[in-house]
Amino acid sequence: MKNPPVKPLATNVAITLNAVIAVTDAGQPKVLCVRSADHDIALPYGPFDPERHRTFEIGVREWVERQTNVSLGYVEQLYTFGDKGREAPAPAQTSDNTKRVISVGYLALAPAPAEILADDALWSNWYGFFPWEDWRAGEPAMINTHILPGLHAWAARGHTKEAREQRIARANVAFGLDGFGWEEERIIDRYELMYEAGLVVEALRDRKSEKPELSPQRKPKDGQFSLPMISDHRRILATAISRLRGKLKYRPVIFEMIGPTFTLLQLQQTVEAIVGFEFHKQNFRRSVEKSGFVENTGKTTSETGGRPAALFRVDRSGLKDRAAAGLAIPRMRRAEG
Amino acid sequence: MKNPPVKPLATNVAITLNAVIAVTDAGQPKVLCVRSADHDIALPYGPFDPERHRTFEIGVREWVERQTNVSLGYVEQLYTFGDKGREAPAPAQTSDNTKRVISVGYLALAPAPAEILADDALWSNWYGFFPWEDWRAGEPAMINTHILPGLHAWAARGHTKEAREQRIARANVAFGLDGFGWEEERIIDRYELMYEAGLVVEALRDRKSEKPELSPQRKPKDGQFSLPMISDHRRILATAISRLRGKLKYRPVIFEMIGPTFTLLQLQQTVEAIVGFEFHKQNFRRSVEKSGFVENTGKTTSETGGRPAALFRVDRSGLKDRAAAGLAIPRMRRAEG
DNA sequence: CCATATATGCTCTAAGTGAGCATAATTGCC
DNA sequence: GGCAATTATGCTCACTTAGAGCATATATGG
Repeated sequence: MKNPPVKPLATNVAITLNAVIAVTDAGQPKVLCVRSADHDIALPYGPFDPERHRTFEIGVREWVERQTNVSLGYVEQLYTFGDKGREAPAPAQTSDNTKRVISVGYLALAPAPAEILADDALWSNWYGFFPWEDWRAGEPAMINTHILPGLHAWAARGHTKEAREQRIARANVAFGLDGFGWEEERIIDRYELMYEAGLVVEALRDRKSEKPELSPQRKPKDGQFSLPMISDHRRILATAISRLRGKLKYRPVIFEMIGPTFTLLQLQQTVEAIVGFEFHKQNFRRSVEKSGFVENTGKTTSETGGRPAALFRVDRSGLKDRAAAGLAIPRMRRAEG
Repeated sequence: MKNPPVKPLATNVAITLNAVIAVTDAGQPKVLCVRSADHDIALPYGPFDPERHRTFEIGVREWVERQTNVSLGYVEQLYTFGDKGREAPAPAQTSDNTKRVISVGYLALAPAPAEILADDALWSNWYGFFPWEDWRAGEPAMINTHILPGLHAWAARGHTKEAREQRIARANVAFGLDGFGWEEERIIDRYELMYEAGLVVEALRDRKSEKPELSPQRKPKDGQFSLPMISDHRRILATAISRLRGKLKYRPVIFEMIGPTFTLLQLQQTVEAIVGFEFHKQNFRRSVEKSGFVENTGKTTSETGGRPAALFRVDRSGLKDRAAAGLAIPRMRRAEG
């Protein structure tokens, strides 16, 4: 290998920063969204200005604070998206001189939805974009009525027997069927699978320019039951939720999303809102109290109805920067049947 | 928020792709390295050409295969690095017109070190760059002789009592002291901490242009015991190892790094090479056999010395795309004393 | 045949997890 | 005031996992 000097290749590239700003509010997980000119929904995004920002993270904080009045606490980089053909609603055969857009996604967490100044920004329940991900009230019906039939139809369209079996296997893993368990952080896999199978509108939109021969009856009707976003923003959101759901298990980031004092049920419901299913109350209490992350303030609140609940706060004594583990999140079990 | 159209900002940006190509060889973890013009060590890297490559991953595969003859199997994106001041050995006050370099890091895994065509590329044991990360033969002495004293000196230089305590706390978490356990995937935290504390030569190099007032006696002597890399490549490598060490726990990626058949001890030693410590043999066997990832071929090998060992292979039956979990990796326990 | 080395089987104990029963302390309503 | 409804909290039991170590098996090289 002739050591390749980084040739100052004439890069036709623009870097965009995308932020998924997540909070929980009244037991619902929400993300900050903005409306585009066409009233389509988008994640907040802005250009990265290499002249002004020493790091991406500084750039993200700067424009989010300037544009939305939301001050970011916890921030982490998610992923860098640069696939041609997925970045925009590209009108068919646009001039190829357009800049290639590379977007660096960031995840930010906050304890409560901040007051937003701008009038075209709003906090949206993220399950509006992924209704099949919320199992808190039981298995979402649409999985059996829409998604699985759609995936099976897609599998049947495979050209070889092997391809068809492979597709079925992927669906089983992603949706926790046939002996596999439902893994909440596979939300991105499920989304990508649905994209490939043409079950989300973005898929059709992105393909239009390339494969206009897609038959019309395959047109996904998911507008009926889930909200899309512009460009690849729903994909970025799925990546963010996936990361967050996974991270809860090994880092105590949940405390970035809850106020200074809370009851154990509030903490549990915050976690449940994120992971998308409910769990056994007493066992959750047991694991939280044992974890050492919280301490009882000695105060109680009756706001919850029923017997007053003890108020807890994050225990920053000694553990301070512990950051050593997350809360125990059980595996989801499907209801009997 | 006035929905910000992505203004085609005059981006002075070049995108570089970096690859950490990891294999295990004779019980040692190795990465593919190249030598720069100055004979410094670097990770393989190349420019991303937006005209030619639809995705980053395609770009990575393409130039790695072209330049090194190594064909990549498993590939995943790591992180995107864009901090000004860490990207290059920047001569003091270079003209600010230079392009900002953004590098997208990739991790690739292969089962064995491929024959390399280029003569300035080589497979290096990654612990040459991070000797404090290899505990297979016990705790590396340098931790107590060099690193901890250096971190404590750095902590003592904190300006406020709180800052000093915070630094101590960070060191304790990162290096598993004072009640915290050693967590192998914190390799990136340890490296970043050492960077901040000026214990790796890159730190000094990067600061030179900005803070030439750094007193000479603080100059890290780590050249004595660990190898640096150009630019921020050691940081990228640390990120890669961190990701890999963590990923082993929840995805069966280890089988990307081992041949078609293997004994259970070989499998164990492959894992140990990566995570950097040894574990209980019988328990490892038990968990692997129970995992369902492997099946006995019925054959044995005597190449291991002693009683012949059963040869196993990856079990792709049924589980096929399982990808559902990783191998059980125990926590490291420090020796008594 | 013995010493040595690796492979493999098995047991014991401690800790963790999933479920469910039982009791406690409020509020709202009669 | 007493009762029903509701949420909080304590505790037990069964079962699974994980950490350690003992014991036995099957090679190789004198």
